[in-house]
Amino acid sequence: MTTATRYRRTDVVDRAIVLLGAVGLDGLSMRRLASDLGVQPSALYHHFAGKQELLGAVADEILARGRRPNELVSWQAELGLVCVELRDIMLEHRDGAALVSMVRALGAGAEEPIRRMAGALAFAGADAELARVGAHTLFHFVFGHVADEQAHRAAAVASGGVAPAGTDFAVGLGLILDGLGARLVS
Amino acid sequence: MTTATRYRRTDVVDRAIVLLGAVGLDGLSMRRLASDLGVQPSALYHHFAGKQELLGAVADEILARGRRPNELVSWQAELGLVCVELRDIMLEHRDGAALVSMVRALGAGAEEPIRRMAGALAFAGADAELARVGAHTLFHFVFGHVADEQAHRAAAVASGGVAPAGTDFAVGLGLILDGLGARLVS
DNA sequence: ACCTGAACACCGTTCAAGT
DNA sequence: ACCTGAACACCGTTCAAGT
Repeated sequence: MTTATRYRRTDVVDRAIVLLGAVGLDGLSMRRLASDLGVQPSALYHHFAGKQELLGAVADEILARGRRPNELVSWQAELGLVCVELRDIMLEHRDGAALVSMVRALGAGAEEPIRRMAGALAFAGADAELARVGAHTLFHFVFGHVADEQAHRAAAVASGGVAPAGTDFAVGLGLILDGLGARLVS
Repeated sequence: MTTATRYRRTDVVDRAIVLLGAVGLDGLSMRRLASDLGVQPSALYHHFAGKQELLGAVADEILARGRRPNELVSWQAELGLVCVELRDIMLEHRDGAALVSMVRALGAGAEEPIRRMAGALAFAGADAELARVGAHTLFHFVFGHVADEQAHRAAAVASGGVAPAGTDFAVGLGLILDGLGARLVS
């Protein structure tokens, strides 16, 4: 045929993120992405073993883009900052939280933000178990909450209503941080 | 053709739950379910507006089956019991937590267990906001945790390894209950 | 009320072959 | 290394029509 457009793995991931914003998680199919790139569907399988691996790479890239330099303050502020940052990244991407939740439910991905939170907890004096459990608990809270938020927002848009305010996030976050605090002083 | 097998909505949901156990969430398609029932795919659309509504009904039915009578004890024990009960139901159904998470991420369902937890918190003296936020926080923890657990279990089965123990669930649960406790005494 | 039959517009994935 | 072309085995959903 005409020109043989050639891509690398990261090009495909970048384009997938743009496409996600345009058509949502439902519309993000291998065939749609391929035709968006001007390429045959089978070409994608040179870069990824399957759709699951592609979605995992997209989720990890979205999460990595949100990295900000850490200020050295209290561990509560540090952890709170990481969680708020994660929430903000998800809210910036259509179906962002649903994507990450789906990828995790399928068995992989999103290890990096969990490691960051576990690291902050270990630095604050938590033992290995508390650091691990605390990081996972915070992660589940953040992504569960934001997935709900985005779903309700989408439903509100569809029905013409308004979405509730986001103060619940701060309250739930404080709840978990307090529980962690009670264990860190002992 | 031959006999005209006729079903009601609940028959279809029941059969879908059995099929879920046999083929997993990936394999649970409208066409597969229809052929399992000995019926044309289009017949399902008489009972449900679409696949999303069918999955929502399946999730709610699974959650409803786990109801147990409540003992009157402390609110910590009461809430802990509800959460452990929810975890047990999910672990009994293949891809149970992934199903509920997916249904919620798509915007509906699973309201009943959240109402139960909010009710227990209100009974313990929480105001409306704390009851709502606390119930959601517990819900996100339970389903996020169990979704991870089932995914890792499936991965371990596939690779021949062993899954880690389930003590993290109790630790994370205690964390959140402690955070709630700090707000209930004030 | 519940189902059939047939169609429409898609999917994910594989594989031999090309450059 | 990266892509084409063509195929296989499926999807969800709609709609007129039957009983």
